Amino acid sequence: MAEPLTPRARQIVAAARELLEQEGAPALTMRRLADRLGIRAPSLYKHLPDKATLEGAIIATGFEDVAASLEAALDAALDAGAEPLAALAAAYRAFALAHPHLYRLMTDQPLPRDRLPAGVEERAAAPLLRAAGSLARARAVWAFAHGMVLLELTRRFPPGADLDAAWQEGITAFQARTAAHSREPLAATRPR
Amino acid sequence: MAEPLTPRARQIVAAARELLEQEGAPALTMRRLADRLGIRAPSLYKHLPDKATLEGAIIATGFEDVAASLEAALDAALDAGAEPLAALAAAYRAFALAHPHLYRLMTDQPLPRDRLPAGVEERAAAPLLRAAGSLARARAVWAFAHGMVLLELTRRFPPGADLDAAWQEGITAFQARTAAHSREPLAATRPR
DNA sequence: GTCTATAGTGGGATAGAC
DNA sequence: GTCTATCCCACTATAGAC
Repeated sequence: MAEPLTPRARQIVAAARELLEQEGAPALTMRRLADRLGIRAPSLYKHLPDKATLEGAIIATGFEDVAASLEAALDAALDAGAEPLAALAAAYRAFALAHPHLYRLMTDQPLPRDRLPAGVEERAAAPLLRAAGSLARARAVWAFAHGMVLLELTRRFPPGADLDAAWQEGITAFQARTAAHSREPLAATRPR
Repeated sequence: MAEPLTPRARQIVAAARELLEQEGAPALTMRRLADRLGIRAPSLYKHLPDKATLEGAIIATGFEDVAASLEAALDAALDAGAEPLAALAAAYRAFALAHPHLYRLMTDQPLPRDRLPAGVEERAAAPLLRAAGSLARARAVWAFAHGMVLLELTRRFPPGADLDAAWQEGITAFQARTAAHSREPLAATRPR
């Protein structure tokens, strides 16, 4: 799954991600992408078989970025003795707000797992799984963060709503149940 | 906001919602809708000014339905002495799973508040606000439920993941913080 | 690796006759 | 209230020359 891309194809994917991030999903068309590269749309097909492959490649770069960001946040929290769950939530939120269109492309649809490099999904999930202490709790925390981020991105909360307070409320609720059994195991299993 | 619709327009909206629910958002085109009604697409414009109005009207019916469902769930839980938060979460999840395409239309975009009847948004939010006891907690619980539902609809959890366990985990986390001060006030302020 | 030309499909919406 | 005819737009993708 996910054949390696040629260098030229990687340039195209990078330009496509830029276009997506700057102008949103509807702007990500083969024509607009070609314009940005100074070529014609049909030329793209010499490098990428179709648009789905292009989107899959963009999503893959997004997963790599979010994984790196969450890993860094967890490591920093552990080093500083801070709350891991709060640190991960802050990093997750920051990523989504910094890359709203990318975040939505990554989450709006079933994951095209056959177009992603092996292991990226697991790597992105690993920090939260370690911090939450159980699979069910990690999934619940993820859902909370995903919901908060989407409601924020789609501006569903009333204007002026105190989103920080809502984040805090959720993090605290999950921390209360996580603290007891996660502190020691976390430090013990911390690989790097 | 939201001029009243003619009877014929309401029929069209009902057909549009059916089409959306059965075939998904991409199938909701003026042509497909006209087919379903046995007329030609241009005729629709005699009854509705544009597609955005149509979508707004569909969304409005969805809000009315979800509000009724949450109100019923809360009342039933209070009558039975059951956990209000768990009952609301179950009703919310059931609505989303029963109407996945409608749910996504209702939540994928900023709310077109100027196309909705006044008060529907507040009415849909009221049961959770009462059960959660505070604005911040209600928002956090809503985000959790929204995230769970979307992750479930987009099949983002690994196949075979125990979603009931994740729901339970989140509900329990929020209940622990809600129980203390919500029981009495809830019963006291219960209007009907 | 890029081009031109083009096929094929689909969309929202309007004008004006009946 | 419905129709036909039509506009104008946009998209993905292919064929084949250079």
